[in-house]
Formats: sequence, structure tokens, C-alpha cells
Amino acid sequence: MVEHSAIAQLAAAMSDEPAPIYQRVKQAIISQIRAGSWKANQRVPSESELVNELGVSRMTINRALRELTSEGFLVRMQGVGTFVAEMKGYTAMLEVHNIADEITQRGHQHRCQILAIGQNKADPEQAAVLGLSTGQTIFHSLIVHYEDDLPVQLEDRLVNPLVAPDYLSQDYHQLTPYTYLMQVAPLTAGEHIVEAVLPDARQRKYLSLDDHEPCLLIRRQTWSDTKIVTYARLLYPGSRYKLLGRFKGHG
Amino acid sequence: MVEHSAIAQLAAAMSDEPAPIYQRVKQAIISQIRAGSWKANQRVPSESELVNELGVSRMTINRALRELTSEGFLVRMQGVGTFVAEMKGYTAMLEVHNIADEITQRGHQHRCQILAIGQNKADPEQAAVLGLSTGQTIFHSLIVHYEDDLPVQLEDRLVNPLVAPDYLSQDYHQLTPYTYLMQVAPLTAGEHIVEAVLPDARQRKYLSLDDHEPCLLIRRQTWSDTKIVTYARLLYPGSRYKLLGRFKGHG
DNA sequence: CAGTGGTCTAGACCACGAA
DNA sequence: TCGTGGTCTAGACCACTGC
Repeated sequence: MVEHSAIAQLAAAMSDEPAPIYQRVKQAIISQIRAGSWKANQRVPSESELVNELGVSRMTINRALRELTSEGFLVRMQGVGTFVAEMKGYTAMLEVHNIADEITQRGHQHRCQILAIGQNKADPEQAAVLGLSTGQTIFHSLIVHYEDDLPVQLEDRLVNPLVAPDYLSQDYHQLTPYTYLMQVAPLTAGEHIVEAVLPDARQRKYLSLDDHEPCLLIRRQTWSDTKIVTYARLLYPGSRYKLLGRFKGHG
Repeated sequence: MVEHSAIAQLAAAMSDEPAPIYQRVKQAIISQIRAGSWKANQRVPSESELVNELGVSRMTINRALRELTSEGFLVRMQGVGTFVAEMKGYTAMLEVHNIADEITQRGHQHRCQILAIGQNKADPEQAAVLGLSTGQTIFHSLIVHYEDDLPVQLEDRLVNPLVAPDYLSQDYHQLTPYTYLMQVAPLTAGEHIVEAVLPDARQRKYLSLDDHEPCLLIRRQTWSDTKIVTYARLLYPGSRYKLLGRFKGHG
């Protein structure tokens, strides 16, 4: 049971603008949380209480609470109740796009140089990142991406040949490895790590960098279904590339 | 109207595992899209068709389609129909957490050293990033965050005194500036830029870094409502800090 | 106009957790 | 046992779109 005041406050917070009921219920609850009237871990009125007090059917209340739960405002436990979720600080997001799209979207020209492409027997480290066994054949490619004649990314990629058997016979001047892999094996999940590193001599040469110029390194593993499709090491000159992200708080 | 085969395929794809009906409908539709049977922009059977052919109530079908829409698989237009969404490549996300939480979650101890805190008249650049006028009073702080005696973040922060007038009188050994600001002005939006840089001599000293050690720099601007609350420059030693992110493709 | 999705209701049965 | 949330139904009215 929740004190009467909580529901009275909520009823007062219900706007009477012409909007769907479940939306107004959601907004009213959000405003209670934002204003601090309902604090983290505090219990929220039960569905049946809300039904009685707001005079709305349970399916409508349920939809409002369910959506707020999936949006991270509430936590629900069957048999227990509904509670205000803890704001775990924020988890802001950075979007990481396909390099070719990013460049053309900026209105610049993308072109690339293929430094190497081929196959080899996987050493233990390579096998591990692709989820294969040591000694199995794997594909690899090394490509520099240019934005209007300025190198902006060195793409060092390992590919699982079981997933993309025709990887070696594509023309990567026409489409990026990423785009090709998306076509043959739509990705279902991925993981990446962003860090700052100093490139080695060979990398500096390919990216036309001076000594001691730092780089962003993104290491990315991509799954399709249960198989690892590819492992990529994307190296960006720190002076020429930045990751940009926006985020919204709860709401 | 959608050809009969589309629905027949879907009915065949419905698993009979003991799961909620709307979940099974969702899975069946996802598998059609993944398998390529239903292609981007193709029309999906209407709610009433699915009701008739699958023998499920409309509310259940509606929930399945509505959730798939909010998950990015489908696009719906009132009066027109439901269509398979275009996969726009991926936009992967990186989560960026509060440094103190991150350290304690790893089971380590977080402590910090306050190098400077005070106020000054905003120079043009500072005014710009806080959305204020040149010469207005602003707050600033410079704090090093340690993970078990190893410095991992140099936090250089500007704060809008109109939003957080008591910023200077808090004890930042007890709670981080971020946590305090969240309390007084729940953030509604933000923007940040991640790049790789070389720290200057002063920064190297605070972070106990050798020459030429690259760092991750996150510059972050945070809004509450329409006002900019704070502008932070977070500098992380590249050798001691990495950003980790996971992402899921469509499903 | 007919067909689409968007919303809402009143009632129902169930699985779960706490007392 | 009782209250909780999780799901499902059959029917309804509405707004929007295209013909």
C-alpha cells in the first residue's frame, strides 16, 4: 500500500491536454520523479490503486508502467511491486558509424588504399578474437581510408571465413569491408574498446603522422548470431578524428 | 493486402515453446526479417490479417508490432500499413559512466585530490561553452581522481553559477562534482567529444605520466532544461583507461 | 468509402512473493 | 492466503490514408 498523498499528487500532475491517457499517466509519473517527490527505490502505487484512483482501465495503466520500465524510470517485480529506478548516473552514448558514410556525409570524398589482403593460418591470438582454433585459415585485410587525400583511418581487420567465404574476392574500392560483411552476415551484437595509443613506425607511415602524435584506437568484435564475424582494429589520428556523441537524460 | 505466403511463412516460424504469445509473434517476425524473407520497406501483414491467420487477439498482435517498432525493426503509418524498417548500418554506443562509480564497481578504492576550486570572470571561450556572457562570474574546479593511488582522471570543470550557486561550498571528497550537479540540476541532455591528445607538462605532472604518453580527452557539455550546467574536460591516461561499449544490431 | 493503425475498456487467468 | 505484476481476449471508437 502506498500513502494516499502519492496518488493525490499524481492525480494533480495529470495534465488535461488532449493526449492519450497512457501518455499523460507516463508524464505525470515522470514529473513526480523529476521533481523529487518520488525518490529512488520508493514504492509506486500498484496498478490496481492507480486504476481506482485515476479511473482508468488496468491495461492502460499497465502500458504506461511497462513503457516507463523499459525506458529505465521504474523497476517492477512480479509479486512485489513497482519502484522508482535508481538513476545510475548517466550512461551516455557515443555513436560509431561506418567511416565511408561519415566522410561522404560531411560532404567530402572517401577513397581507400588496400595495403594488404589475404589469408593465413591463425596464430593463437588471432584464433581467440575470432572464436576459432589455432591453425585454422582466416582472412585479413589492411586498408587506409582517406578523406580528401588525408588519411583518417587505418583499418586492420580479421575475418572469419566460415561466415564470409567470399571476403577476399570483393572490390573494396567500391564498398567497404564493413558494408560487405553487413550484407553477408547481418550483425546481431558487438563490443568495442576505445583507447588512446601511440602508433608504431609502420602505422605512422601509413597515416602520414609525425612522431608522438597520439591516435584513437577502436578495437571491435562483431557477432552474427553466435559466430564472431570479424575483429577490427581501427586507428585514427587524434588530430584528424574525434568521436562525437549526444545523450539525453531520463526523458 | 499481403500475399498469403507471407503469413503462412510467419505461422510456420511461430515456435511453440512456452513463452508469451506476443514474444513468439515478435520472434517469428524477426526471424523472417533476419532470414531475408521479408525485405526492407516490404509491407508486413496488417493487424487484422495477423489476428485472423494466427488466431490471436488484436491487442496481442498490436503489442508485438508496437514493440518491434520501438525496437527499430518495423515502421508503422496510420492509415497506410506496417513495413520492414531499413537497417541503417549500425550506430554503436559507448557508455560513459561516472568515474567514482566505475572505480568502486571494479572493487577498487576511489579517492580524489582537489587541486583548485574557485570562481573567476568568464573569458570569451569560457562564456561560450557555458552559454553565458563574457565577464560573468563562473565557477571552476580542477580535481584528480585516483584508483587505488594511481591517478586515472584529471577533471577540469566549469560550472554555471546560476544553476548551481552552492557549487563551491561542497565537499568533493565526499561526493563527486558530477553527483552534486546531478542532484541540483537533473541533466536533460548532453554532448561530448572523445579524442586522443598529448597532455601538456602540467597535466603530465598531475597524472604522473611520462613524456609522449597519449591520453583520452572527453569534453562534455551538459544541459538541464535549456541551460548549460557545466563544461568538463576529462583527461584519462591512455595506458590506464579504456572506454568499453557493447551494442546490439537490430535484435 | 474501406482499410489501416492508435487507443481504450472490462474482465479474466496466471505466476510469483510475502506473510 | 492475498496482493502483486504478466498476459490475454473480444469488442469498441477514433483518426488517418488512399481511392
